[in-house]
Amino acid sequence: MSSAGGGGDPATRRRILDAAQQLITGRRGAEVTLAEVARAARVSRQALYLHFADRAALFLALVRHADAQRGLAAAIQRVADAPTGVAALREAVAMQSRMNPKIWPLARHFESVRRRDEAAERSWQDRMEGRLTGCRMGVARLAREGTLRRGLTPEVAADLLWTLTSLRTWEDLVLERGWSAKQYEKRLGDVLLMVLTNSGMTRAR
Amino acid sequence: MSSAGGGGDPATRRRILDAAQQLITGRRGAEVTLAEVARAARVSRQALYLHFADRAALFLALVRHADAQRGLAAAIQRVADAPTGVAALREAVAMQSRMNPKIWPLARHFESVRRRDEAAERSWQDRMEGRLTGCRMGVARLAREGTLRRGLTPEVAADLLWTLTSLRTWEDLVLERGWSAKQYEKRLGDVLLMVLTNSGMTRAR
DNA sequence: CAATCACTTGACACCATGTCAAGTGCCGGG
DNA sequence: CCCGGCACTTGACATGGTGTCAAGTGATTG
Repeated sequence: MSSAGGGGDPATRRRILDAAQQLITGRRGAEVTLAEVARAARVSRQALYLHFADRAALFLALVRHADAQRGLAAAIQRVADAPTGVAALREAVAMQSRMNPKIWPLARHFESVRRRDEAAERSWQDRMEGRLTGCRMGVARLAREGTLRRGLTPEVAADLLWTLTSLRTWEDLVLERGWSAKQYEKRLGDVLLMVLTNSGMTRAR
Repeated sequence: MSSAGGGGDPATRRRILDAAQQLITGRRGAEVTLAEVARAARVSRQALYLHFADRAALFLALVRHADAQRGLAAAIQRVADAPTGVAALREAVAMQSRMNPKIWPLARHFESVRRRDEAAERSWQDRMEGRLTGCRMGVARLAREGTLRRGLTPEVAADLLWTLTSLRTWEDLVLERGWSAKQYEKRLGDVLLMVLTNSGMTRAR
């Protein structure tokens, strides 16, 4: 029951999302209770339920909010606008490097929810499908330009690209292994070229 | 307070761990409550606290239990015994392919706990350090045998090997993208050779 | 002026974790 | 034989987070 989550003042809604984002970001993925979110947004705990059906819905909205705020669409456009497929690869890695630090805490939180919540799981799958589609387009472009490595089917190449540029890989290398953003961009870009293209290492940068 | 977790009959302890493992495995990483574990082990909920200090301690013991049961040490030995560094890479990938399906549900569960629990976090770091050490040894072997790719420092190579053979990468490719065990072994093995060694398989151009 | 909207206050039920106290049944040593 | 201790059970309870409900308040608007 209860309002599905449509009601409430949009400004308050944004205030809640901003507060939640800042709160979560400030804690590197640790737990955040709804009471804390409410307090941070200077709103009663019950007000959250005027805007979001439940906890999962709030964090779901949060991811979209962050995406929009960070200009995800524009960044993707920039990748698509790269002069060549190979340049697009480099640009895609750079995009991950820029966006992931902000998205990561939210995603972390999301992970713990998606097993319990149907809507969260679906939204997660959507996001994954979206990135995978982008990867397929990138691979198709390489194929069109004749730079896709021989013996690599587009489907496998897309899967590899998808995995190698995933948030998790970024997390492993940057957060766990301490690579700097620059190192991540350079080294992972090199790996991508080696794995996906037959041009090998074009002495870039 | 309370018993630190040493007390109780070892047989019962094993029964609890087995029940918990089966329960978790049967649900692809979804939630499991302690009451359910107790019921599955045909033991009172309170009995769990005779054997484990708390929830985190139980799941921690569970990972070790599964490792021992699956013969992790033996599998690692087999990798070390491979005739060449390149063969060791292939063997390591095969090991992941065999072990990960069993370990994954537990690891998944662990992930959700380690942010809240100091002991769990430490144990997790231990595990990671262990795997990283193994990767460093593998890379050192490649270097000794002169097959480590030129322009790749051992440290970076170890990080890449560590990430590419991680449970998460396996999860992405096998569970999410639907690669079969055979495909995972072949394709990821190929990628490893391409990225880490200069022998490469397809120097095609 | 009345109605409505957005939000607050202060309950409440539910459920999982973790604790406590008082048992029960069994087994070995005196 | 019986006593003490061990492993475990039963049933209660505190705590803390989520989600719900009902009765407000205060500002805006028709």
